[in-house]
Amino acid sequence: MPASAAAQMLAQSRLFARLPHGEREALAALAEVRSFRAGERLIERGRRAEALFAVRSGYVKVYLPGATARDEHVIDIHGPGTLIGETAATGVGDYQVSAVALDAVEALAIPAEALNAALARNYDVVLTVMGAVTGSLRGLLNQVTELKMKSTAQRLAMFLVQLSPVQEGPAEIDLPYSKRVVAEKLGMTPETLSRSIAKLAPVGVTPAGRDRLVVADMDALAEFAGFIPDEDDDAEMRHG
Amino acid sequence: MPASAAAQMLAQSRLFARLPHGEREALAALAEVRSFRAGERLIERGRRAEALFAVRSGYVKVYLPGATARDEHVIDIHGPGTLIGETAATGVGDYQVSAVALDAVEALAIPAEALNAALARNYDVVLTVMGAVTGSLRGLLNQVTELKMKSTAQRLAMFLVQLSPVQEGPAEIDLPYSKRVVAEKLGMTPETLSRSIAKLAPVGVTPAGRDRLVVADMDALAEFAGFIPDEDDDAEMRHG
DNA sequence: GCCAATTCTTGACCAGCGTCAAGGGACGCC
DNA sequence: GGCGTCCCTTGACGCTGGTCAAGAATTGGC
Repeated sequence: MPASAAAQMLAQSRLFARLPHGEREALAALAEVRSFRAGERLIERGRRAEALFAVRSGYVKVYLPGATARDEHVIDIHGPGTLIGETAATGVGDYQVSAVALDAVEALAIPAEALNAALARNYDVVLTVMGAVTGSLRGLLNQVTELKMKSTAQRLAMFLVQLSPVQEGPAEIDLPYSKRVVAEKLGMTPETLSRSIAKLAPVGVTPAGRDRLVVADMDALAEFAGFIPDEDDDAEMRHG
Repeated sequence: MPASAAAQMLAQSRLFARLPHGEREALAALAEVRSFRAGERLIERGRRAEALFAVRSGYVKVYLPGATARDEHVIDIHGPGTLIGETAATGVGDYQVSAVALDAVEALAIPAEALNAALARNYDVVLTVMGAVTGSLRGLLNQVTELKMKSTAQRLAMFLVQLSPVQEGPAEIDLPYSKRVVAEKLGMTPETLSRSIAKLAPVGVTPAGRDRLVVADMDALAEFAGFIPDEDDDAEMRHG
């Protein structure tokens, strides 16, 4: 029965877990589990927001479409446990972005009316949704600054640091999706991603198979990611 | 008396104007009018959010500080009628950004506790604040894509279009602040801004005095701003 | 097991923008 | 009114990353 599956999803969601039981059940009763195949669109920029999606499995590309495929800009790749369309689904609004499934995706669709009713009824829901919204705002903030202030290799390094299961010492990192998609997420071309990986070799990053990277020392990688190359450290070279 | 001044400010604010009288009065009673001189900081990234600011007069630079002045990134320049610190002041939170007055600034400070109490009490306040938050989210979204997808000249053109009092035909546009600040807002250096202005000459933009630009045809400018130079129009040159 | 299609890599080239440096023009102070 | 300071402009140059193109490696179909 779909209702209980929805309730289970909501309970497992990091965001909705805090909600009181009754409110979660009420939302779950109106929510619907939906499946998408690779290439199917979940939401489309400019259309009236009908639902908020909570990704359960698979990956979803969130992007701003352009006139041509080349002009589109990828905002983020959303994996399990994330929300899509949260800003539009609160209040009256149109979707600000488009989203397409990269592989088989299962998501919980919470109708906008149900969400808005819950918002008006229960302040906990307000806090929950506002948390989600400010979270994505923070993500965008990071993206803006990273685009301006970091090199491609540094953005890749930061991506790996966030992805790694361990934060110090050696690590093996599996890319969650193809390199082409990684490149899109990081706002660069596949060619540049290849070269960026090569640039990380001096920091101790070596490819190991198609979608796995071995990092000798996560601390070194993290330092590289945050380090802005003012290159006064090159002083070593001058007196070397 | 400060309370009535605050109430007046709130009533004139585009965002708070919709609130019922009682709620506005309640907020105004707890709010405070504050003045800042050029260079004074309104909020500082990482510090606990104490208040939401509504800018009344003057301009405020909102930015992410870096290790050095060079590393800082300007998010936006806020003028009268805009909010600052809205995301942090809702719920528990630290300021995500810093903000500094560019000239003499007068702003209304609404304490975080007062705001949160109002949020919990009145759903209209929720809608109001959420509207502000999604608004800044939309702005960031635009910024991300413009950084990636548009040239410096196009970003300048878009800025001028937004600034212009008229949207078609000829127009005279006064820059609201110095070119150095304009360059910061547009995410480029002053040198590049100079060159970008020169690049707009073919579209009919000519400087007229230190901080004024004359545009021959706003439609042409707007088209230039949105147009992605795939340059298939250069075909003219080939068969010319 | 072989071939086609896709993904990834590598190289050569080029455009855009930041940087450094120098010069011109406007405003304010005395 | 003269002069210093700051803002803006202009030029030369280099680095980063996108583009085009070709080749290597991996996958999937039959």
